[in-house]
Amino acid sequence: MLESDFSQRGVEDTTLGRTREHVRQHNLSTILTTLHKEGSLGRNVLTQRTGLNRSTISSLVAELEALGLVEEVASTAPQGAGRPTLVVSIHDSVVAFAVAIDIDSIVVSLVGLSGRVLKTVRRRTPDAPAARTAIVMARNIINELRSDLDAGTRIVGVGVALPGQVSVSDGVVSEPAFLNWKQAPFAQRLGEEINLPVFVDNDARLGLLAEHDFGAGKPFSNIVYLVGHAVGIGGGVIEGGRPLRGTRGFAGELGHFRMSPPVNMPTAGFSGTLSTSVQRDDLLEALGETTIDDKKLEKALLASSSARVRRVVETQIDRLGIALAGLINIFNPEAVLLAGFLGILQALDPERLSESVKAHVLEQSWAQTQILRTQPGSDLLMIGTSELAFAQLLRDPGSFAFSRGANLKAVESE
Amino acid sequence: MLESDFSQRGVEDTTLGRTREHVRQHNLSTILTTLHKEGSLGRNVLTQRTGLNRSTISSLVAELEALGLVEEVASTAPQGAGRPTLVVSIHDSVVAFAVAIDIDSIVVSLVGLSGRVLKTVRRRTPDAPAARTAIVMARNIINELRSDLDAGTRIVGVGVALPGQVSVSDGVVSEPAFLNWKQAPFAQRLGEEINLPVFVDNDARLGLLAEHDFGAGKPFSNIVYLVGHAVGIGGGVIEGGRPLRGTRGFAGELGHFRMSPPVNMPTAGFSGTLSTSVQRDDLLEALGETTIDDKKLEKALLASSSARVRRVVETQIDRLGIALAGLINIFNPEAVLLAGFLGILQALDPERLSESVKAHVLEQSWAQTQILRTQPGSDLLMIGTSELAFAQLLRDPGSFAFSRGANLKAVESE
DNA sequence: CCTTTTTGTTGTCTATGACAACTTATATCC
DNA sequence: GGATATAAGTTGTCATAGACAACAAAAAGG
Repeated sequence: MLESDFSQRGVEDTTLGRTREHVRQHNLSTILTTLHKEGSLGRNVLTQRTGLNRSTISSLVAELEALGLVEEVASTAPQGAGRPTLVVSIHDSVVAFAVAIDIDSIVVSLVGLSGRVLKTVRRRTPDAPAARTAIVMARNIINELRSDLDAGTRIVGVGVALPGQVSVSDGVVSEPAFLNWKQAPFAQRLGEEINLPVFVDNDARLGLLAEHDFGAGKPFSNIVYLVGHAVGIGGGVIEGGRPLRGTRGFAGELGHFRMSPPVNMPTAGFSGTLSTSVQRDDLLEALGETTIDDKKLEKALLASSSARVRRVVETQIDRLGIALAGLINIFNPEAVLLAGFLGILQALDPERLSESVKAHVLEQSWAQTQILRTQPGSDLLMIGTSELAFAQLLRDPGSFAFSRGANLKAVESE
Repeated sequence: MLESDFSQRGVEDTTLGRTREHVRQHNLSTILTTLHKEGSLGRNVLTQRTGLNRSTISSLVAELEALGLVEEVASTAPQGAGRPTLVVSIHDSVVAFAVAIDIDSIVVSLVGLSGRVLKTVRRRTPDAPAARTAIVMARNIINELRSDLDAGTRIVGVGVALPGQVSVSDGVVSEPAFLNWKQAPFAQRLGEEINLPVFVDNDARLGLLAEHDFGAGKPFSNIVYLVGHAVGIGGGVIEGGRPLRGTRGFAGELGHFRMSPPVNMPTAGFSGTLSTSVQRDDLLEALGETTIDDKKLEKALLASSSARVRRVVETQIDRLGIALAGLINIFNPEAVLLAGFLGILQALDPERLSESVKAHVLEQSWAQTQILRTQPGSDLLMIGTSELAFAQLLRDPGSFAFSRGANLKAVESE
């Protein structure tokens, strides 16, 4: 099953006329989405938030309850005088699978509609997996998790986070940065294997999506996001509350942001793109390490007193600042979010990064921009990936067709 | 009168609940906007376009007619068998003023709700005008035009296009590229003078908006736009059908796009940006000219057989290509629109420009991108500017309060 | 235990788009 | 030129979703 209706949040065909049913759909969607993003809320909060009448909320919540999407429980914490409000919570009997494929591992999470990660399976791969290998491994893990599910559990689908360029319209992986796949119709193949709707997107965009909905980016609607991987740098942009996509979904690949002219122009210093100018491996090399994770890398950098390490760090911070300045000039964001080893760089010397940006940015564009680091080591990428699969349900809760949890066609046929 | 509710097309607070009246508002808005963008349409076309029932269209059109916004006329051209359809047209008794302030002139147009430019007054200024001068001149021209209006004419407001950074939230001009104004509260001042709502925005963004709605950009919803001025290069981006704005409205200033690494020497202005790398003056210099308009410049470039001119043109095309490649990597647009002298460069040698882009772009991002030139010498900037003032009316036709055409408070007090 | 306060429920009302039957107006065919 | 076919506008009825108001319920506080 390949789904072509991807998570185009906020993209509505405004030329269309709206009917009464659209109102209902919109309001159901609003309530479910609000609960999804903010957790359990009292009915009173929902009335305030939506501006709808109490009776309307009552009717809408009842409908969502009938759909088996939410449940109402008596509030535990007392809230002062008056009749206590009922708290509306999202059922985690509705789930999605999130698959993240990385250079050395495949991770599959089971994520509930509440946005909680219920289970995670990480399986290492000997090398960067070929497309076929990745599909088979993902299928196997999903089927294992699937067979453990309660009978009543309903699955909305599978979201997949891939590094590199992913064509969102047809789920074809065009140029995966680390995996060396070429035009792999990943979504379709995996969909056929597991008989579930599969949605594919760029991992950086999904990470950003999760940061925007649940993480450090929550307060902002204009964000520039950069994530430093073991190899390469991914990026994404939120503009006006919506992710930048471009025609085929290739927009916002900020790792390719050019920092020096490719040819024929006077270079002064370094050359290449952000990905080639700021590399995690250079930090490892300066430290004399080969392979360590971000947590250890940060510790090592903090502990090190080597002049060489300091020089490398400073160079990278300066370069990062120049790139950020260019991006801030273009996007005028409220916040810049740095993840992965770029977050470490920022944490090591926020002042220096700030100064480097300041030296190369348009004053006005920069005036209200904050540079923030994301919370390291969180589940947010998996949550963002599951959002891909939840999107349709959240957009139109009334008419969504689930896949059955127990019906393990793929397992049976193995 | 300063208006803080600017043209945030497509930005809806989706967390809000919708009621029945919103449906009506949406549908009225849809019909009026469709007519505004596409001109007179038959009622049958409206039904197809909106998907609404004939009877509903009837009711909606009747309401718009009662509001004095549209009129129905019998179709002139016969359309085959069957009862002829009534054509719905927009009244041009609803108007806006569009003001464009340039380095050597101030232009004010009277634009009808149909999107037609009804009158234009261009007044040269001895030098780049100071903010006060510009306000006084704009006020005077507006008042002249205003006193000529029919009694029944209703004015929605004034849109102003300014070069450089404009803070859309409060109408303060932060860093006007050519005018050397500093933090001028332009919108407020002009609003006080003429007692009309005033909306200010960056001229490049408004040019792009018009290209998107009425010009070469109509078929696309992801556009990168660059306009070459006499001095400097402006830019804008349409992403997912909406203009890029950023936090304060400074996003999309692509003229500052960096093409070579910043030298640590503090030069006056930025070195190595698109604006400084591709300059109209260099073309003039090579031609041995001093001041000519774009039309003559194009002729002269086409006629010239000088090797020096060719070299300059080729260099500029190559550099433009590099910049475009960088922007295409970031935005993955459907189309790149080039206006002003950049359009001339493209027309001179589309192949070369294409090759230059191709050499530096990510293959996948570029695969479906077209490079187009805008129609030179059109009224589109003024139309785009008027859109600023029309936006509110188009968004909620039912509850819009007009300013009276005849009530010339400002004129009387002179 | 009664009052106060807040919240949920129920029944009625209104507005809006859908639908279907009817009317109108033109083109075409004989 | 009149009958017929075709397309489009009009009108009245219907269904539905949210607003509103009155009422009931469930605590907290005296």
